[in-house]
Amino acid sequence: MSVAIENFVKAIYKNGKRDNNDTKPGNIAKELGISNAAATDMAKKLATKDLLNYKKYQELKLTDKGTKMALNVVRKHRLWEALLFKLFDMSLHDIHREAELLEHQTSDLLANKISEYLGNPKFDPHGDPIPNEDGEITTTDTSIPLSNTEEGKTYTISRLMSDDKEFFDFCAQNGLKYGNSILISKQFSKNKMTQILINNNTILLNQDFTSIIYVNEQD
Amino acid sequence: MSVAIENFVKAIYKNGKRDNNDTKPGNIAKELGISNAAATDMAKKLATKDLLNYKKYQELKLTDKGTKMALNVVRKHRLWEALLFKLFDMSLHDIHREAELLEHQTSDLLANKISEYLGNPKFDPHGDPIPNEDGEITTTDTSIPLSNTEEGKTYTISRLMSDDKEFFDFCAQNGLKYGNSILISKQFSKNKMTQILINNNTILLNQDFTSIIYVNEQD
DNA sequence: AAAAATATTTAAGCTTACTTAAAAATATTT
DNA sequence: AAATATTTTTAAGTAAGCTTAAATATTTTT
Repeated sequence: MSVAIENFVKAIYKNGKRDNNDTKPGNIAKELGISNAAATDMAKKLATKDLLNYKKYQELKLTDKGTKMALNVVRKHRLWEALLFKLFDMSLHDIHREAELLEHQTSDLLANKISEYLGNPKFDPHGDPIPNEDGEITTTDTSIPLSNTEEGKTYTISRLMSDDKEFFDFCAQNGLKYGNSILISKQFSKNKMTQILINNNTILLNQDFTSIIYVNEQD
Repeated sequence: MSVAIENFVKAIYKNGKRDNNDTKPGNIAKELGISNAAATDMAKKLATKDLLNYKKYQELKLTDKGTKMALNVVRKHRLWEALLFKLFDMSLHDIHREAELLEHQTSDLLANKISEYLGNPKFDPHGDPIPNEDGEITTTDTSIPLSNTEEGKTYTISRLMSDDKEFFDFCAQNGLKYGNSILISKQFSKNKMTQILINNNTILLNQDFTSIIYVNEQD
């Protein structure tokens, strides 16, 4: 299956989630930056491949096969994002752009290797869920914001729920990275600040940050 | 520039090195698995883009621009091989296959990040040189085979010059990986065996192996 | 509910990267 | 050096994935 097809089913999947199912050709076309005519053509073609159900003037609906393909691409995208984020100092924006291309050139084998290397994470650095090999998504998230942690305990960073460049610059400077360990040295209940120890550095964070940094308790 | 074009200049570059410059369309076509006619067509087209010089019935000769493009693709291929080999337990054969696709979907920025992460290696796990950002290749290799090392010194593995699956299985089992440290515990001059310490394991290697495992002295 | 605006579909056409078949040139064998 | 074999080139054609323009259907506004 081609890159164009993978992107098409992915766009339907994402648009379906976001815009309460407005998956008519025009919407998909806008998402992909192609003409409406091209989207209609592609929709017809994919219907013959049993990837979606197509009825004139109606919303495009992915079949089980189509959904599975979309989830497979999403899985690879998010695994790449998680890996690049862990290994390299790159902005999430740049990482996203690379993942957008790499996702289509990744065997299932390699995807599994990346997943395994990362400890089979259920969420990517944005906090978006990573589908597993069978396309299953974990919706229940056991991680909690830093603001809800307990003094003296050690946690692992699981999500950095932001798209803000400044926030990520701050994270990069202070070792706040997906997977890294944090010891909560003090919770100031009065002003809602949190003092943490990371990489042998003590940092004080305010609630703007502790509410978007998610962690899991270490066992 | 498209994947087809990148593969075409890469094929000319590689064929030029290997078969003392037999870079006529038929040879390139065979390398790429396309028809001779397609190769001729592409050659004409790339000549208009100043990537190669084309004269009827003659060898295809890359221009500086074409050579640079080929080296850029080769660089990305070998960086991917080096990275995947370092991170994952995968056969070199599988790794090669992945790299063959990833090489075309990798920005210069990402390539540089991979290179930096690996310590800007000059050779990939096969022992093939990795061109730098400017397309320069290191031909002088400072690494030496394990058979030439000195007792008591510590080295870093720099090349595993083989395509043999069994050899790589052995390497995987014993932590013999690109970048890993080896302490030479004993050199047996009589039977040309070498005893090494790696990952707290002592292994005895015969000359079949010590002549294809290359290392650099650690400073 | 009719008119206007918007979206979808159809139709025709383009580019890229191939293919096969036949013609022309080059290489090899005898 | 002639005959044969191989390669290269040309020519014509195909599939994928687009485009624009016009026709048709649906939605929204009045």
